[in-house]
Amino acid sequence: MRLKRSIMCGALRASHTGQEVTVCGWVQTIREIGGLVFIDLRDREGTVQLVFDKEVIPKLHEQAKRLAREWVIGARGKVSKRSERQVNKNLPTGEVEVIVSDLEIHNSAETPPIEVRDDVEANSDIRLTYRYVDLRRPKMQHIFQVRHKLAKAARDYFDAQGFLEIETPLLTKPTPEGARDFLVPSRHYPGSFYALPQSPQIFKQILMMSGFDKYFQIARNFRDEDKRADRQPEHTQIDVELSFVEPADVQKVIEGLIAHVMKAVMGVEVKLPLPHMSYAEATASYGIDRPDLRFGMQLVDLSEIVKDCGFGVFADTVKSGKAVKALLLPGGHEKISKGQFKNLEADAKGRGAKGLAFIRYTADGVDSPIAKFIGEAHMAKIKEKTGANAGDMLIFVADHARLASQILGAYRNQFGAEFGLIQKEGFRYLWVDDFPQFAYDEEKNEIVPEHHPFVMPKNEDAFMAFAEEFKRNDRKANPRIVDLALAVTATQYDIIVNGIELGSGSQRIVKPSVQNAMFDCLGMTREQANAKFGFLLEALKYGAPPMAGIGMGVDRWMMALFGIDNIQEVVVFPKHANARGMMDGSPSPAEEAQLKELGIALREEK
RNA sequence: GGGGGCGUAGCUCAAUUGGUUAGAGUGCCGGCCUGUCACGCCGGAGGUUGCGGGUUCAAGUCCCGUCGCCCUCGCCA
Repeated sequence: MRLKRSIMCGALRASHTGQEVTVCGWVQTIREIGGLVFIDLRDREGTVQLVFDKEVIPKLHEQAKRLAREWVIGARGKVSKRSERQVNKNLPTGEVEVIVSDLEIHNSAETPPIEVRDDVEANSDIRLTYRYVDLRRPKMQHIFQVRHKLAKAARDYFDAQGFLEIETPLLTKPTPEGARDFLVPSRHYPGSFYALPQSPQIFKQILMMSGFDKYFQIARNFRDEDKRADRQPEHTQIDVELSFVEPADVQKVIEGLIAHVMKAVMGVEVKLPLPHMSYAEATASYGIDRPDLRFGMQLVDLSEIVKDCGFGVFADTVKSGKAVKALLLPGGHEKISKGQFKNLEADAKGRGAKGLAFIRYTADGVDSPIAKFIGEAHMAKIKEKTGANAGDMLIFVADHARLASQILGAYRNQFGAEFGLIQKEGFRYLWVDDFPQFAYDEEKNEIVPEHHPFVMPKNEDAFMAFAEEFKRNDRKANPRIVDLALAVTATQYDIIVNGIELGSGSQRIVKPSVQNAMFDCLGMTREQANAKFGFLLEALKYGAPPMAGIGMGVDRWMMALFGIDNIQEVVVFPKHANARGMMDGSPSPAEEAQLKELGIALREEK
């Protein structure tokens, strides 16, 4: 390399005027005007205009004419202040230009399949295949610069708080998160497999038992589950664990982290402490355990009002212990056409509801097929309770409270996005806590876990009572047992921002007796538990401190910071919907010799 | 595995609801231009309409199959 870079293209300002500089980068555009050639040269900090004048150095001008987009060059020259008329106000470097006196061409480039411009959005398949071109776009460069800042800010913060960054293994035993594992075959032990960690959960707990006291790690987690807009088979977590603490202590640390990161990365002040909401309130009022607080439209429970109204469907639903819930969409009468409502209803049925009911509030009254059954007195109460006005639309689901809330919660989010009801500016962080420890699966008639098996119940006594009863009844669910199980609250807490679940943590079980009781409740025999987590149970015997922690999803945090709804935008080399790496073509078949070494024979596809 | 959307020039999209030779913008190639900066002007090349089959006098358009990408349910922090 003949020309050594002295400054970044995007860094040049009027203050550099007169200096001799060397810049390197990719050719963004070429503009040839008679005997002048202008080239915008781009690096990660921005672009600057290079000038080649035929009358000054004819040979250079000739060379410059032959350049093309995305060629990689170095250029040496004098920084010249542009005249008043020539300033480009759209560019940070627009007050100056480099009058080139020497040029080095590092590489030519074929015309790229996509243009390197922020205002050209190509399809995701081509963007992922030619990711290195896509990533040159200023928008993408910015995202990953911010991602770096986020990680740096987090490290600075934890360091200042006395945390140690400690790496845990990637080749491990399966972890208890419940998702499908990625397996890595062992050469030394044919037939045995490592699992890539779904999280460093067990290892960080053992680090606490090892006396490290405050741990964090920016860790990659792997889950072999189908992709979604906010999921990748591998994602990054800021993983945290502390000894001798309770949930409130962890939350305080994380609130400090959020405030620090938001300030350092976004220049945003976050007011502390963050608000809390119970799981029960979140699901009842927002129909989801990660409420987006950037807009209102809470769900309303009308069960009390309609339980004795004349509309049989509503009244009977309430009498059978279920609920009638409603969502008020302001201006919904105009916004939701008859056809759209039919689609909604079909969707609701797909989610398990019997149907949807509605009341449209018009200028002269109501438009609703159920109004005549409900009766005027009850209609008035509904209007009062929901605060409906002319032009609004009320949508009802009558079903299990949970299902009704779920469906209306989904519509709340859908309407919020579709009708621009969401306040785009700002970040609404909150904690959701008091999650149930268990759920009841009606179909299987089973008590099922809501979390991984190391989450400490909030009310240990209630848990142990349930565990005893459960064991005595030979681990069969019956109404009494179900009630006992559902009464157990977990120490689980989630941190939410703008409807995105950023992180999740809990107090950990550290008493062997409680841990064993938990395995019992999850239908895991002592042998099974030992086979899977024996090393953790063994470690618990030798002195485990009280501990709690959390894992914060870096990718999702990035999505929230940018208001991006696709995780692929914030991951440099993401996998596509069926987990293929489109650029490298992974996964790919293994060599026969490799398989043989691993003791693996492939089964014929049927 | 189920459901939905999309697939037309390198890229982003049109194409009268089945009707002439599939268009536009941008990019690309060539030419002109000494203050452009999304430069401008002139000219040009570029198409197996994802692929395969079918219906029809006629298919980008309708039908069947298949492949690919995105979303979603199941699954999963």
